[in-house]
Amino acid sequence: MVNIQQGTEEKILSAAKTVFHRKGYEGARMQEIADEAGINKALLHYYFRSKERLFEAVFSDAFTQLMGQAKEIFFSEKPLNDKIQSFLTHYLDVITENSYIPWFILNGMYERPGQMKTIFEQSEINPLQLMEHLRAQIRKEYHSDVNPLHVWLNILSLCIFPVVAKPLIREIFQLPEEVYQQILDQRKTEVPRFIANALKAYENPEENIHNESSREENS
Amino acid sequence: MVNIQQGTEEKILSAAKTVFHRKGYEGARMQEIADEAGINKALLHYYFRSKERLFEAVFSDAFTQLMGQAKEIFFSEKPLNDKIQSFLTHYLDVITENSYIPWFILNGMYERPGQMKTIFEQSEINPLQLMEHLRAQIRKEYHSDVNPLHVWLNILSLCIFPVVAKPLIREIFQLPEEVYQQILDQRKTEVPRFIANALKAYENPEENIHNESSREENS
DNA sequence: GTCTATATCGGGATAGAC
DNA sequence: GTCTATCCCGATATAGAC
Repeated sequence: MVNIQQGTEEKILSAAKTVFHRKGYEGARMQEIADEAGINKALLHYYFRSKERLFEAVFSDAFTQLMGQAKEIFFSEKPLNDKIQSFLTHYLDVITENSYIPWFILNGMYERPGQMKTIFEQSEINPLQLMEHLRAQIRKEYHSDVNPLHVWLNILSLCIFPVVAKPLIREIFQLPEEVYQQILDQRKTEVPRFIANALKAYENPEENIHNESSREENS
Repeated sequence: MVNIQQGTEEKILSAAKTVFHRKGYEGARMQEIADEAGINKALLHYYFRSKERLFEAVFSDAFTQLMGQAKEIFFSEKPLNDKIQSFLTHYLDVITENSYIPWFILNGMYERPGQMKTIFEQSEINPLQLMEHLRAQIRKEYHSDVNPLHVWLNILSLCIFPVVAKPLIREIFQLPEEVYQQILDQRKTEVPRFIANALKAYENPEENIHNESSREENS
C-alpha cells in the first residue's frame, strides 16, 4: 500500500477501511489489516483496543462522510433537479472510490444493529425535517403531493443499489470492471433524467398521489 | 423452532437459511445453526460435509427461487408496464417474507465471489437475451433507444434496495415495523407508476439517449 | 511506539459409542 | 442417524523486550 508520510494511526484506519470493505466485519482478520498497513497485529491493539473499537472508528467515519454531504445538498435552495444531479454526481464518485461505504453501512445494520445506534445519534441529521423540506419543494415545483419518502427512497435506491450489487451484476452479465464502471458513470446523467421525467408526469393534478388516501386498486 | 414433521435435512436447511440470513457466511456459527434446528453440530457435518457446502445449498436455493420467476415474467408477451407491475407485486411479497434472500445474495457475492460461479451457471438464464428482449420492447412501446441495462438496473434498484436497506431506513426515520411494511406495500403501485412515467417522457425522439453516443456535458 | 512470543479461546471438523 | 467428547487450527488479545 502506498503511504505518503501517513501517521501510523491513519495507516491503520486506511487499511482497516480496505479490509472491512473486502470482507465485512466477521470476515476481516486483524492480521490482514496489519499486513495491509505494513505493521504487526500488536500495534493494532495498541492504537485501538479491540477489533470492535477499530470497526466503530472506521464505520463512524464512513457514515458521517456519506451523510454529511447529503444533508448539505438537500437542504440547499437549488431546484430539486439540480440537487438530484449534484447528489448523484457526487455520490457515485465517492461511493465508487469507496464502494465499501454503502455496503459497510448496510452490513453493519444487519450484523450489528445495536452498535450502530450511537453512531446515528452523532450525525446530527433530522430526517423528518428533511422529508418536510422535500415535500414542500416537490409541491412547489411539481404541484404534487407524492409522499416524499418514496421519492427519497427512489433516489437512494437508484444511486446506491447499482454500486452495492456490482459483484452480482458483473457476474450475471459477465462484465469486466471497466465496462461496469462506464455504466456507473453514465448513471450520473441517466438517473437524474429518469427521476425528473417521472416527477414531471406527476404534474397533472388529477394523477396526484395523496398520502392519506386509501387506494385499493392494484392492477 | 416449530417443525411440523420435517425431516432432519429440511430442518437443517431451514435453520441454516435463518442463521445465514441473520449473520452472513462468516458471522454464522455451525453451533447456532444446530441449536436453531434442535440438533447438534456433528449431525450438520453428517448431512452436509462442511459449512461451505451447507452454504452452497442454501444460496443455490435462494438464488434460483429469486431468479426463476423474474425470467418468466420478463420473457412473457405482456406490455412492459404490466411486467413491471407483476415483478414488483410478486417480488415485494416474496422478498418481504424472505427478506434474507436479496441480502443473502448480495452478501454472498461480496464475501465469496469465486464460489458463486457454478450456481449462476445452473440457473439457465441468458442475460444478454433478456436485455435484447427488453430493448426491443422499449423501442416498440416507447420509441426509445435507452440502454435497457439502465432500465433493468432501475427496476431492480427500486424493488430490492428498500427491502435490503430496511434496517437502515427504519433506524434513521425511527419507523416501527408495521409502518415500514405499509410503505413497502405502497411501492407495489408507486414504483410501476414511477417507472412508467419516466419511460413515457422518453417518447419524445429528440430526447432519446443513444447507447453509442459519447456525451461530455455533465452539468 | 514498535516488535516477537505467547496466552487463551472459539469454532469447524472428526472419532467413535450407541 | 444421532449423540458426546475431542482434536486442531486460527484469531483476538496481551506480555514484555527493545
